[in-house]
Amino acid sequence: MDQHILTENILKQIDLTKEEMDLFFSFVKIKKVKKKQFLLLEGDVSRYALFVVSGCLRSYCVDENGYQYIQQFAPEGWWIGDMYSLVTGKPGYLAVDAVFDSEIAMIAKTDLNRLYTEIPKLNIYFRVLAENALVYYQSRAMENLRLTAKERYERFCTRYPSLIACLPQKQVAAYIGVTPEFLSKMLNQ
Amino acid sequence: MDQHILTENILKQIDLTKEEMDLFFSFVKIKKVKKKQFLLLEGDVSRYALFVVSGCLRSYCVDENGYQYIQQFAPEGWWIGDMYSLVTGKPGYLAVDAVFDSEIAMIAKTDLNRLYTEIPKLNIYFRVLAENALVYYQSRAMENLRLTAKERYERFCTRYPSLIACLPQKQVAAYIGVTPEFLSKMLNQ
DNA sequence: CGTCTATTTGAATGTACTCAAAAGCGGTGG
DNA sequence: CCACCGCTTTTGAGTACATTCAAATAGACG
Repeated sequence: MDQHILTENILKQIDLTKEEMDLFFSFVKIKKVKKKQFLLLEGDVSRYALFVVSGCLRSYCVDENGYQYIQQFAPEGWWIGDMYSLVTGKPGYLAVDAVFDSEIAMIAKTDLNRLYTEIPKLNIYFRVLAENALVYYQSRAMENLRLTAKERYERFCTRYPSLIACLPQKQVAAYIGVTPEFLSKMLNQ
Repeated sequence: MDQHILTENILKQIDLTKEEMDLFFSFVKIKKVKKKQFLLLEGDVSRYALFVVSGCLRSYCVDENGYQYIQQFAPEGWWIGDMYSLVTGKPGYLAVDAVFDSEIAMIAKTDLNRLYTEIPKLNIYFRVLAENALVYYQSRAMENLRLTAKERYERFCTRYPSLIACLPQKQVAAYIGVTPEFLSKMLNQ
């Protein structure tokens, strides 16, 4: 149960005392999942925020033709979840599963709400996380309009150099929003 | 200088005492801008968060061919700015200008940072704002990949019924990411 | 009234998708 | 260890959605 990667991540933004950190971790559950195992199903209410200790998760939605659109890959050190469902308490549109065997730290939304009052500094931590994520998705929303498939592929490669090496092409296609057939053609000129 | 719309907006998320509210507003500057007047230029460092008291602002970027891509319309009651530049302190890629004559409440990033320590509850307010915005841009990033131009147009109409009535078509095109010519053809079947 | 910008329309083009089929590859069980 | 099954990748032909470029028309504003 090595939690230091999450500890580190928190301490990068805020200072917590030993007691506060212990309190926080008393609500954190560790879970190991195998490749392809689900942590959230489409249509379910999301009750947990998920932090990847090792391995990699992904969140994605599926359209009426069965095509997957991957919203996020979460390698080691990233948070992931269905923010819409987590914020609103309504059933979400995303599924979350494991890309590889992974170890996850999870914290329940209800516990987190309690922790916000006991450790107000956590508001800073999650505010900064949300702001950084916001910057990323704002630019991705624009890029998905103005860049060609090839340019989106190149950005993916520079942004996730370690992922590009070990992901099946199909999943890269689902992230940049093209069909697997088209990505294949593109890569062979 | 009617600030009650911002007061209301804040009180929807957190309780502030009269003193805290006064302190907050002591750092708020009010500014009136004419249609087309700029509040931020592409390449500048963004030093202010902007709240629209009346009227409407927009943020957008421009590609190498001169095409505009509008990231956000901010009618009355919305915050707007270049989050990337605001967070990182680096020169941004967005311009912000007024769609109509508008009245803006602005707060400097440096003042806001000071306020975070004096009124920690503000972290909750801006955390919640960032989370809600994140939910929106995450879904927009996905929609920009999986929806056709027509579907994106329809979403725009349902999301901004009041804007669709008074915006030039060209700006709607720049928001949904199509050429003005194509939007025109689409609307005339 | 004249100028500048927005909208419309048309023809030609390009980017990416659909459908279909074949080839490659990895894991699993016999 | 090999054969088979299922999934991923490749390839091709035809198609659809959206762009580019050009030119004409309409509207807004001083």
